[in-house]
Formats: sequence, C-alpha cells, structure tokens
Amino acid sequence: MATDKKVRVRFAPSPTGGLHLGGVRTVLYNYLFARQHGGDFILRIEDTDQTRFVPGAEEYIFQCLAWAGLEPDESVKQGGAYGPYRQSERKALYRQYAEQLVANGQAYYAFDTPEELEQMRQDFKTEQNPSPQYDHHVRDKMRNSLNLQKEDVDRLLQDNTRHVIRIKMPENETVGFNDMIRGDVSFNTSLVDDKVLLKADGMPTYHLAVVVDDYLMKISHAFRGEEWLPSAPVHILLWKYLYGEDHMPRWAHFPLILGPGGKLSKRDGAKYGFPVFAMNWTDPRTGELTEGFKEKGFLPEAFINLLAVLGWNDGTEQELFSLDELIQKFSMDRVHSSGAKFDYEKAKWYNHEWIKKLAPADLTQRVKEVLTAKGLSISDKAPLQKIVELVKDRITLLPDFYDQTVYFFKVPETIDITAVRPKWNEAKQLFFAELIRSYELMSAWDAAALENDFKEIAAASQLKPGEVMLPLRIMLVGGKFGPHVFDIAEILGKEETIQRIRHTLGLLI
RNA sequence: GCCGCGUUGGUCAAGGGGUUAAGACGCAUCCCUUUCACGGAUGAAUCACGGGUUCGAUUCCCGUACGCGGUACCA
Repeated sequence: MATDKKVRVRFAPSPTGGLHLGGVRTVLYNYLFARQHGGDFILRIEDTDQTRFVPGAEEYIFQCLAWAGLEPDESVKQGGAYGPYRQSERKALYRQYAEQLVANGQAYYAFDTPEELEQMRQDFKTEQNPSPQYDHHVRDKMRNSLNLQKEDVDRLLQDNTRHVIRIKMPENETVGFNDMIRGDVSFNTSLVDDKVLLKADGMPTYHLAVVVDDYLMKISHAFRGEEWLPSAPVHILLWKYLYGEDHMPRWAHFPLILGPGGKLSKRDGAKYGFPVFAMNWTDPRTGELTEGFKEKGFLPEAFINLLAVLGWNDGTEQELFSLDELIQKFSMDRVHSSGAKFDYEKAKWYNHEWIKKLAPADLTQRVKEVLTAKGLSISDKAPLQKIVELVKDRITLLPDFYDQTVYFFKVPETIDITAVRPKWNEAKQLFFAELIRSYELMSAWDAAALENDFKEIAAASQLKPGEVMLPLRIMLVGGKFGPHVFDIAEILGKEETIQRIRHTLGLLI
C-alpha cells in the first residue's frame, strides 16, 4: 500500500436526504486528517442510484459543510483536476473496468430478472440460511455467462437484454487488509456474495464506483463508517484485480454513532427530542421537517467539538477543542474501534461551554442574529454585549438568549404576580414608594449605588433586603430568573426601572 | 442462520500485568448565592462471564454470553 503519496481523502455522500451526525463526523475526521498532512479533502457525490434522487439534497450537503466550516478543496462546486465529482456524470468511465474484469474471468454477466432473483431467494431459503446470497453455491444455477453457452450470451448481449455484471468471488481464499483503526481484518471469500458491480442501467454500484473513483482521483486514504466493513473484501479484491493492491488507499472504518437502540437514525431524534441532522432538512416529497443542530441553537464550534470526541480523545483531560487544535492533535490511532452512544445532555454541555468560550463580540453578533430572527428589533445603541455577558452563564442553546434577554428590550408581557402577592403587605408597599422617590433623585445610575440605596431604605423600613429583592426582580423581569437584579436595573435605566416598579405596584393594590 | 466488529460507572471515556481504576456529562446530597444559573464539595464500577498464561490479571490468550453492523441491480 502506498503511503508516500500525497494525502488525498474524500467524503462521498449520496444526496438522498439529511446529513446526519455520523456523516459530519466522517467529514470532520477526513478534514482533520487532510489538513494535518497538508493534503486535499475531496467531496464526491455518490448519486449512482437514480431512483433515490432527491432534489436539493446535494445543495443541502454543501450548506451543512459551510456551516460547520469543513469545506472541501475539490468538489462539484470548487472544481478540481479530478472531476467530474458527481458519479452520475462519470457513468461512461465505469463500464470498461467491469468489462475488463469479465474478460479476465473475475466477473461475469448475469441476466437474472428481479423476479428470478426473488424466486432464488425463496427457493434456497431455509431456517439455517434465511437470506440466501448470490454466491458460489447458487451462481451455477442462475442465468449468467458462467453457465450459459457462449453463443447464447453473445446473442443476449446483442439483443440488449438487461443484465448486470457481478464479481466472481473466489472460493476459499482469505482476503485481508490492515485497518488504521482496527488492525488486521480478514474475510473468507467463500462467505461473500457475488456483488453486482454494474447495474442494468449502466450505472456502477457503490462497490465498483468507490474503487474506480478512488483510483482515478488518487485517493490515498479511504475513511468511512463501520457499516462498510463487511463489503471491504469486495473492494480489496477489485483493487487487486484492477489496479494492484500497491495502489490501494489505506482504509479506516470509523465506529458507528449509536442512538438509544442501535445505529442513530432520524427517528431517534424525533422520538427523543434531539437533532440528528446538521441542519434542518425538509423532505421534498413528504414535506416532513427534521430539525438540525444549527436551527436547534448549536454553535458550529460546539458541534464540531462534540463530534470530534465522539470516538476520539487526545489522551489528556482536555475536552474543549477548537478546529485548529483538532487539526494539531487528531490522530487516527486514537480513534476508538467501538461504537459510541450519542448523549444529547453532553452535547448541550459542549454548546454551553462554547457559548462561554467564544469571544464576547463574536458571540454578541450571533446572539443578535438569533434575537432579530425572533422578531426583536435591537438598536445599535443597545448595550447588547453587556447583556449577553451578563446572561450567558445560564444559556445552553442559542434561542435561550431570547427568554433570558427579552425583558431588556420589551416590557415583560406577564408579571408573575402570584410569586409576590401572598407575602405582600403595606410595609412593602411603602418601601417601594420610598424606593421610587429615592431612585428618582439618583444622579449616578449604577448597580452598586442602586443596591446601596435599596438596602438603606430596607433597613429604615425594618425589612430584610431579601423580602423585597424578589418583588423587585418580578417587577423588572416578570419572573423569578435572570442575573443580579441591580445589574438589570442599571441596564434598564432610571426611567424604565421606575416605570416598571410603578406598573407592578399598581397591580398589587 | 451466517459473516464481521465490539464489550471499563446511566453516558462519553483515561489507563493497560502490581494503581485508592483518571476525568467529563448526567443524577443525588451539601456549600456558596436573600431569584435562576455559575462555581465548589461529596457519593455511586466486584473493568460482561468462564477458563488459561503468570508470583500477580481490568490489562495477554482461548472460549461463552451479550450488543451492534452487514447479509439489495441502497449507499
């Protein structure tokens, strides 16, 4: 296996729907590996199944990568020297390789119809073998160029009879390779079926396409999810037959990201209330919307971070990593071989940490976008950054900023009056009347002075500060939440503060 | 069924022949805070099971169990 050539890796999604967690993590590990080695990261569109074409899915993938900050060096969009980057546009390339295999006796034409295949599965189905494969046990009982007379095959071909090309798996050979994560992995070829390489419509299957394209695009390292491990022997053999094992990329199969039960699916997300896709995805056929991490209120920095450590860690106690740090520290041999269950609680913690970690000005800008999108109009004069700094400790998801800051921009819609009424009395009524008088006379309007005044008046009124602190909070904020109440008052300003106290006082009479 | 890959607290996980088996999330209790958070403290694992190898296995080997993945003219 060539390890000295330039590092070129690829992510090859099929544009059939939303891009989920595992996909983005695969992108991320590819990206990190490429950046770390000064290599190229290629995005190739695997759209060989025309029946599964979904409009918009390809564009959506690009949007997700752009949001996550993991943009490819070569792709349909960026271009590059190894295009086209969409397999449907490479259709003409594949047939010759399949034919070459047939000519060498490593593959064969199969004319079986879908019905005949179904029949075969019925006929050979037993309790011991519930899903019969098209393999060396059955291939000589089927309609293919292995057992048809040559003239018949030629005639069928000439008549353009629908057919596929299947690989002829050798019997009882051991095919193995060294996985960068799992070490040596091997398979007995007798147990692998004769996978279709070229479909009846002339399109390659994944198996042929991945090998041909990886070769043509000079891919040095091929990374993908563990679900591909069982078909690896087919790919290894294809490499051996077509281009020589020496040219084969190094493989790594990433552990699966699991949901509460098995492979994480968008169903899990819907069921347990957490996003699975990177960004919102609306199925154009059903109109069904699946929520994404972006829209849920995740920072791309946090998303990247949590994905990176789902299956990898640097061996220290560090948990927060920026993209740049990941590029520095990532290493394939510290990637786990076992699957990891996705933990939404921890995912939210990462977001919370990143909200605290982001530069204030940067965070403020993003919060402004969220608030604006929620319909708040925020004047440029508003001390937004100060407000954001004040509340960010209690935020996990970006939209939380709305609830935690609306009262700075609008009079609270509801006042939780029931929280104060039971313990309300004349002494408190008088206290607030006095407080208003005092506040109106204040010249320096700052939190410390406000608190000082407040406490002095409380003492003079024979009240403990705590007894009137909560009512003040309710008056200004509307509920039992938010940062230090005098900090809020300071930002609200004299007029607004007094106005709100008066208003609630009126409600309490 | 068969094939493959896995198995350290509820979750993510460090460690890797001799350790009090890190740390984080979550949970519980407590402290701080006259709101909610932040912060701090404390608590919870016979390292799946059974055999080896060894003076000694969580760590190495072999089985078993369990989990997951695959078993399509889908990727």
